[in-house]
Amino acid sequence: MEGKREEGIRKGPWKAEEDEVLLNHVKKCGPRDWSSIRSKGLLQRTGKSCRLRWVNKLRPNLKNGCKFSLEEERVVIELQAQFGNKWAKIATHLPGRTDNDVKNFWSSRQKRLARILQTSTAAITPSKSHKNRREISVYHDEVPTLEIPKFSCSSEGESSSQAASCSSPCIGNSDAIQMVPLPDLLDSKLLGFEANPVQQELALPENNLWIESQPLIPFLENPQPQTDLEFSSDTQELLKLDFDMFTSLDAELSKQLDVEPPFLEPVGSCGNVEGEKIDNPITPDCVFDDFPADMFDQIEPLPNGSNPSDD
DNA sequence: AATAATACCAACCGCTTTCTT
DNA sequence: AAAGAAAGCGGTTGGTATTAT
Repeated sequence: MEGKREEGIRKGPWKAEEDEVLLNHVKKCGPRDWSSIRSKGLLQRTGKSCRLRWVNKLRPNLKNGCKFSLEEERVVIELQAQFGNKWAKIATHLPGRTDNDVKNFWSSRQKRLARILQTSTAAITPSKSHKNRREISVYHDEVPTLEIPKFSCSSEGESSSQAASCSSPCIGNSDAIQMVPLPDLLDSKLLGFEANPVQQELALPENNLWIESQPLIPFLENPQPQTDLEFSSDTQELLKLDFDMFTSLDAELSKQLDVEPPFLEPVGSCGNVEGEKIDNPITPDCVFDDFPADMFDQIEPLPNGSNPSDD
């Protein structure tokens, strides 16, 4: 399989001797001229590979083999919401962490959360009664594609990540409503899902009539089931972290945008039924209670040019 | 104890951006 | 200004370790 055209190029795990050579090179020349390492015959590695090795493993002051602290996790969540998947940028705020570290951390976290949601939603039998529902069985195979209304702020043409950080979904200001797939919102505010190709396809049908084409997640179709969801304490901890971030970001955005009610009431407002106060602390599943069941009745098609997934 | 599932990590690949000539 | 090289970045893959069944 190894192409012969790249003869002499070593790949795979680095040996200690190679590291030593690389370190010596950096001592002499500094962290640059990576290509010269090979051209001088010091190592049979590409400059690219050398640079990566240095950046990710050999650089001084790296926190190798050290798990992300809670504080680091918070920073990542916040900055990811702010910048999107700009791992290098995020990593600059985390001393001793590389973009690869952040990326890997985020990726595992996404998987973990996706699995949690998946198992949770899989346990829920979707109602067949919703008029807009399509028979698409993505629930059990993919991260659920939940939509919530997204209320854009004044600026247009933002990237998805920017839009996410900019949008404060304040119910009541309905003039700029557009739909955003669950992953988009969760990505920036709660869970960090990146819409995968399948979801993107589902989320952005050709005619942009989102609601006609998107599967609705069971939460919206069946108001009860979340009471059946059970999260382990670890999971609760994990989700609470996101949720705290969500609420604090929301508060901050409300402040910045000078809008009144936060999207998420802190406590006791999870139930949408009027007069029904649930005296529960915030739980991840109560997020979904905040989506009115009839919100889909107000959906408008997106204008053709606006693709929220655009970079 | 064996196996499967999951988490974590290191490295590669392809694309984009920046620098140099 | 243009072209090529180098560096940077994000996505993906594959291997190993750990945990659950």
